[in-house]
Amino acid sequence: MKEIEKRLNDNGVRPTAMRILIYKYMAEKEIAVALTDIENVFAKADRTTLYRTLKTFEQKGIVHQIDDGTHISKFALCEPGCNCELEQDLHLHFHCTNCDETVCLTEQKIPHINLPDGYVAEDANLVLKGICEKCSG
Amino acid sequence: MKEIEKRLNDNGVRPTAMRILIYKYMAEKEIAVALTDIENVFAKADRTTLYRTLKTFEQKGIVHQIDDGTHISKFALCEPGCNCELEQDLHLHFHCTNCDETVCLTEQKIPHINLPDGYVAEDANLVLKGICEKCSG
DNA sequence: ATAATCAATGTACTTCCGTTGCATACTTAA
DNA sequence: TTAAGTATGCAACGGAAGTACATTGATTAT
Repeated sequence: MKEIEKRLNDNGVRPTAMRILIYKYMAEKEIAVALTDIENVFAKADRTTLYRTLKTFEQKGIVHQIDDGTHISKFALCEPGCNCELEQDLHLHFHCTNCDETVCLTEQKIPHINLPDGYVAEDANLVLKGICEKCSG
Repeated sequence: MKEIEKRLNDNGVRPTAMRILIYKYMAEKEIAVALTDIENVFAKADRTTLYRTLKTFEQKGIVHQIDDGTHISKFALCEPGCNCELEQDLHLHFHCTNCDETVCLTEQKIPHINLPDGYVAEDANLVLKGICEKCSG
């Protein structure tokens, strides 16, 4: 688990026990997680700590926030090397309306869009909804 | 204002005074509106009525709901002829991080995306964030 | 080693939005 | 005109995000 500590350190986050656990949990899970999910898993820890851990991770470019249309913020680990604090890694997200899970499709990039004059895009968020691989099988 | 009444009737919504007012308000405003916005404008009316009016409009294909990443649902009138109760009109939305307003860019359609095997998309939501026309001028 | 300093965690509370249940007014059809 | 259905109002609930303050824990300098 030294890798996790290194990853956190490299991103300027002190590797506390709690943070390592949360990182580990997110690494094992392949889907985006909500604060509530983490709360349920780490029931003994305080909500606020978990909340702030996610915020810190986000600020330091360890996770990115996903808005999948459920009005609940979800988070997923960034790919190693992704600089989404600086420039967005514009992959898309898929939200399954059957199992209610959201996954990163890191291979599928958001295509460039021509905007009308005067509009300057700095970030993009594309969520497809439908049936995921697991549920369609 | 007979046009509004007709529009509501055609979509199976009884054109009450309140509903006509709300429709009118949304038609005049060019940006997507949140429930809170409407609440502020029609302060004497009850929140629930306004809430349910939006829900009804949405069900009947008069407005569509927009999730611009602010965690607040916004609504905008559908284009006449858009059948988004049935199949999504896949235009994109632009959220200005300066003035915090969200607009429909009905001309800009969401491009088709090739998904990995097993994924079946039924809906798509693309929100670009940045500086809008008004704020960049 | 100890004090001083800064970061991380815990406790409690607040606010905002979405939503629902039930009562009342209004409108339409029998 | 009565009955049925629809729209509105009132009240309350629940979930999620966020904040203020106290406390613990870790790090640095003396």
